[in-house]
Amino acid sequence: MAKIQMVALPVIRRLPRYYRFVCSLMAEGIERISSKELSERMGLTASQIRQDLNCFGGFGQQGYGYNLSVLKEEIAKILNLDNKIKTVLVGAGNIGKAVCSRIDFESRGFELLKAFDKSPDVVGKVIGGKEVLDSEILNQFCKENDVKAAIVCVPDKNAEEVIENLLSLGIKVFWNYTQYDIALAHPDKNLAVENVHLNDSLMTLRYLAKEIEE
Amino acid sequence: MAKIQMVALPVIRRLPRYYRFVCSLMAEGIERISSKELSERMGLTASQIRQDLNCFGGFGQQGYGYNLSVLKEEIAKILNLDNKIKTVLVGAGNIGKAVCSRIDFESRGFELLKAFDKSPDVVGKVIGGKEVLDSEILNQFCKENDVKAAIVCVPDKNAEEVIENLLSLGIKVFWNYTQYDIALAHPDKNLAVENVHLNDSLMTLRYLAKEIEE
DNA sequence: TAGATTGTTAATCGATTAACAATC
DNA sequence: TAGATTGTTAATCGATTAACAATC
Repeated sequence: MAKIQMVALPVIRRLPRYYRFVCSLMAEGIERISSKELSERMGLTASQIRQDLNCFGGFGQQGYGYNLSVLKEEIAKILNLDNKIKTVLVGAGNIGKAVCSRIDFESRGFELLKAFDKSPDVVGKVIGGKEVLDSEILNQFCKENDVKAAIVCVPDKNAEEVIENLLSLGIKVFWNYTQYDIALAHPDKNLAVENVHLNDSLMTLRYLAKEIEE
Repeated sequence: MAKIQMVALPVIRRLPRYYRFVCSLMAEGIERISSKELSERMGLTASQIRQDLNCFGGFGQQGYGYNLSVLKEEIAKILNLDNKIKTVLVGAGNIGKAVCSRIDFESRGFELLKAFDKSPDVVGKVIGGKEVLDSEILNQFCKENDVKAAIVCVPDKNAEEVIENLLSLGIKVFWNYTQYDIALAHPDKNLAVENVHLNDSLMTLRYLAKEIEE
């Protein structure tokens, strides 16, 4: 499948935010918007909005602006939100539970099938509407159900082992809450990884807080 | 307090990762490292490492490299990790609980005092070693204890109200798990905000996953 | 048609990488 | 001293912003 042109990651990372604003404008009953007005509401430049959207084609109309329902549909198409990826969550501790119950996977293009944990304390329980199964049967489950993505919420000390096992099952899509650097460990493999580094975020905040102290 | 020179945010965001690698190398018993070797281990260029570190002064030594314990100390000093900010967590639902129990605030420059929630189901409980108090007494508590930072884990529908209240208490440092855009709502105020947009991260992953599908 | 606003190219700005003199 | 490696300047690369012709 030939890519016409690789779109830069900073552009991609802005798409979910565009999508959020578009949805909320539609909820307000607004039908169309100009890049200028959207830029003011979002706190960025009109030029950037037009550049970003034009990476994927011309969704707007000169003299009119952007139709919001077209825009919403187009962004959903770019992100592929309607095509659900079969997913498991590994590690049903505090973070795993929170992710399970708070995130609406369906509307983001993922189908969360089951959670897995090795602790007898949580196996058998239901978190966020998903059954927690024993890690013992994770491999079998993934093979039988053609699982394509994993959310990894295990403690850091188990991260490498768990992730390497998932890789051996052919899983290439990772929402990684651990500090194990999957892409760094496998530069050769073609993987899709999003790391959620909460600790790094908090440390960055500590720096920013220092800056506003007088 | 005159800033010699404003350091770019991308540099700051790399510091926690440097810190992590430095700590882990020290745990391996390594004492010094060259920018070249560190660059290979971290998957970036030696040039970038030297540039980044030199924003804050010369921690290295020609012909020798960087002493890891010096480096660790210097990064901790830059991030101000030893100076703990008094902090409250608001919203003791799933995410709040997970954050409370998983994050080591002390080692990241924060002192988490208490959690707050308005639901009688959780008020009085202890999460991650922190007592959950009734939101009714939040304002009083913040004033009495000179609270400087808040972790906001309330549902999106309550986000604006909760955050505006925290702002009115003089809180300027936010670790924000909601979708309310604090900086956008208060462009005039000098705030330190780190947003944790889990939904955006997941949608970005959906795009990246599309790219590796054949 | 005239006014508005996009799509797109060109200019600017900032961040990363390369190069090398300084120096341990 | 010679070798290694930093600190720092210059070159490159990429991302953002500005400008404007195209066009609805």
